[in-house]
Amino acid sequence: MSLAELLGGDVVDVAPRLLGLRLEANGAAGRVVEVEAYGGDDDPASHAVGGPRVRNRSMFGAAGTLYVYRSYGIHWCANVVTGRIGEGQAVLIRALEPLEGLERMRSRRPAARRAEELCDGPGKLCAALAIDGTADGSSVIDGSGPVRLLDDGTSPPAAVCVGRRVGIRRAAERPWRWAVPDSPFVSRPRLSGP
DNA sequence: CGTTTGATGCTCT
DNA sequence: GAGCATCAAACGG
Repeated sequence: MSLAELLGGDVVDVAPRLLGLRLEANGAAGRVVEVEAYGGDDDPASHAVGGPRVRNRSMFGAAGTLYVYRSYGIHWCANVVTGRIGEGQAVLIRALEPLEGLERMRSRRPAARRAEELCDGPGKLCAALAIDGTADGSSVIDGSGPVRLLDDGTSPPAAVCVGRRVGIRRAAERPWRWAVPDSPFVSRPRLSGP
């Protein structure tokens, strides 16, 4: 199954299957170890609530579109759109295991003291990979944009941890956060168990 | 270790 | 004017 086909599915099914994929941007790369689903099943926590607007319009684009938004006025967060055009679904990439361009990441993230801290959060990984609002709306699957999502042949994680999404108030009980078990590169609070 | 708090910009009320 | 899909520095134990 191609990546484009996979991303066309429902966000809650797709999100955990993005674990293990490779994300590249601006001379650095990492393995996806933590994700969250937004916009599935009338999700009240999603930015897609209320339909397309100026900020969230790329969330309603085709599967594989990148949705980048500013968080708390300071950070950037990156999502990969799933489902059908107009549905408003996306997977928030929350953490990466750094693979390449470690020195570049370190210079972009001076506060990180250890490799485990370079990409262990949605704002942190965007800083480490230099992903900002200029990448919003580009494709991560057709090679035309600065950010690329690839299956590099690494076998997917044998198991996956599930838990509640981070930092939201509405629909906080939905178990729509997934992570690679025991990965030291996952953000806090850590997930454990199935 | 843990918890708390200020920064900062944009959208919506 | 409130509320964020966050982060890091500044504390206290």
